[in-house]
Formats: sequence, C-alpha cells, structure tokens
Amino acid sequence: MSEDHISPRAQRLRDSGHKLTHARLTVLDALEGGGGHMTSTEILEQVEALDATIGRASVFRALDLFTRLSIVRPTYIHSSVTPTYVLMPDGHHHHIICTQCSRVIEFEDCGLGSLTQTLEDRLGVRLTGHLLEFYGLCADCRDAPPEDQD
Amino acid sequence: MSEDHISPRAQRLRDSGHKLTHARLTVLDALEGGGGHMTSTEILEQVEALDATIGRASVFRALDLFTRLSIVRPTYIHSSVTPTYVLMPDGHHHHIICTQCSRVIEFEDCGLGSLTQTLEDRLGVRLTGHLLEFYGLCADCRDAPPEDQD
DNA sequence: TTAGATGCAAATAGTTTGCATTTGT
DNA sequence: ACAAATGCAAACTATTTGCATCTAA
Repeated sequence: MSEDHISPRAQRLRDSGHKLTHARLTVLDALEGGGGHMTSTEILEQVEALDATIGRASVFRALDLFTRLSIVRPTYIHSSVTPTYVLMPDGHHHHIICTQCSRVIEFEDCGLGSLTQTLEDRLGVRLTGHLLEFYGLCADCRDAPPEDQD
Repeated sequence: MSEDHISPRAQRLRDSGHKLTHARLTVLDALEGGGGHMTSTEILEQVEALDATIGRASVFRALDLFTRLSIVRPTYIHSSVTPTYVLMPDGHHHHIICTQCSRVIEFEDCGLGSLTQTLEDRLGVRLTGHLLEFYGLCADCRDAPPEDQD
C-alpha cells in the first residue's frame, strides 16, 4: 500500500514510527468525514460503512493511538457512556457546550499561545496541544424557560 | 436531615431546585475527599466505604446531575473506559496531562476572563464554567528516552 | 403530602483480550 | 523477513433501566 499523497495526519502517524495500515487510514477517513466531532459509536458505524471487514477492536486501538499522538481527543459532550472524539487540527480545539441542549458551538481564537509558552518555561514541560471547553447556555436555551428540556 | 452548615456545593444543589439527599451529599463528600480528580470507579468505592447502603445507580445519577450543574466535569486523563471526574471549584479547572506517563499537573491562572466575556458578547451565550487541558510531556518524560514506558 | 429520589438487580452497551493470521516496511 | 498490526469472538466492565419504596421539602 504505497500511496503517493499522504495526508498530514497520516504523515504524523508514519513519523511517529507507526505503520500506515488500512485500518488506521480508514479510521482517519471516518474521522475526517465526520466534521470533527464523532462519538465512538458513530466512528464504528462509519468505519463499517467504509469497509465492513475492519474489526471493532482495531478501531478502538486506532483511536487510542490517535489520542496518544494528539491527533484526536476524547471528551464528553453529553454525559453518556460514549465519548466524543474531536479532531485537533493544529493540536488544539475549542468549543462551548450547552448544558441544556448539548449543542456544541465551536470558536477559533483562544489566545493561549502566550500561556503555553509561560507554562513550558515555568514547569519545564513540552506542550503539544490543548483543548478548551466552555460550559453554559446557548443563546436559545438562555432565553428559554428554565424547564427541563434535555 | 436539616444541617446547619451547608457547603457551597450543597447550596448550589439546593439553589438549582434539587433535593439535598443523603446519597448526593455522600457523593459530594467522596469527591471532596478525593483531591479533585477521581475516576468513576474510585468514586464508587469511596461512596461504598462511606455508606455501603447507597446504590451504584444513585452514584451515577448524582454524577450526571453534578455534571449538568458544572460542579464536576468528566474527562479522560488516561484513555480508558472510566472517565475521571474533576471538581470545578469556581466553575473552572486547568491541568496538563502528560501523554507519556499520564501524570496530571494542575495550574491556577488561565487568564480566560476576558475571553469569556468576549464570547458571551459575541455569541449571545451565558457561560458558567470552563475546562482547559494541555497535552504534552512532563519534565521527566521530556528528558527520558523516547521508548514506550507507560 | 407528594413530586422527586432511591436501591435493587437485571439488562445493556461499550470496550478489551488472546491468539492465529496477515501486512507494512 | 519479521515485528507490528489485524480480525475474530468471547470475556469483561461500566453504566443504565424499571419499578416499588422512601424521603426531603
């Protein structure tokens, strides 16, 4: 399987000394086709749709590897058993989660560049990415009556 | 059960219109005794140690409620089935997770006050808390050989 | 008094494992 | 060639559910 064009993420995989397998590349495809937010169940379904011969275990193993490589990050959008995996395009991701309706609002700028530098200097760590989540009410829920409305 | 002293978190529970039950207060005690980071399994064990008559389901129901109230936030420290619940003392929490050894380093200042305000103004949302996670290598792992050493 | 919360135990669902086989490099 | 990764299916584990009972307000 010698592709000519290798996506940046696949490249990151290869650079880290891991094999560029069909299963991993398919999971990557599923993630990239999902708009950046997918639950493990959705990923499983999408991978199966792309290639039904790929086993569940390989999907979980790939997600685990991608997490260690900061390609992806598991997080809880809606409290539930299944985590939502978010892609970390440039090592970071930011969003607002509505605690009422579970809607996710993404935003780009976080202004954390200088904080990153400060922490690296002060703590001696090497930072490769970050996830910033805000919680609250979206514009709709903010104005809605305080009733429970999942 | 009419306590004279009610912790700030218990107060938040009551204010939100929920009952101050023995099960909920015990889960809160477990969380507060755990130093701010506990997996669901550890919470379950601690609650059982405090009062073995409390059922598992009530613990999960309490954690779910606390999450909706931003008293606590589930997150993945180490990729695993069980989430780690972090207390959000003043509605926010920040830490660095070492992707090599899973160590957690907390830090206080995040300087996100003005970003919060900006987002509220720009998006019309009402924000009540946030979680900021950095990923990378801690000082030890940074200097260690690049071998797998989980 | 009574809506809301609980405990139980069974049902679900998500994830991991061990191992023989296959594959990327 | 061979270490690394896979697919399978069974084993596990964590979480949720339904419901009769209890309890905080």
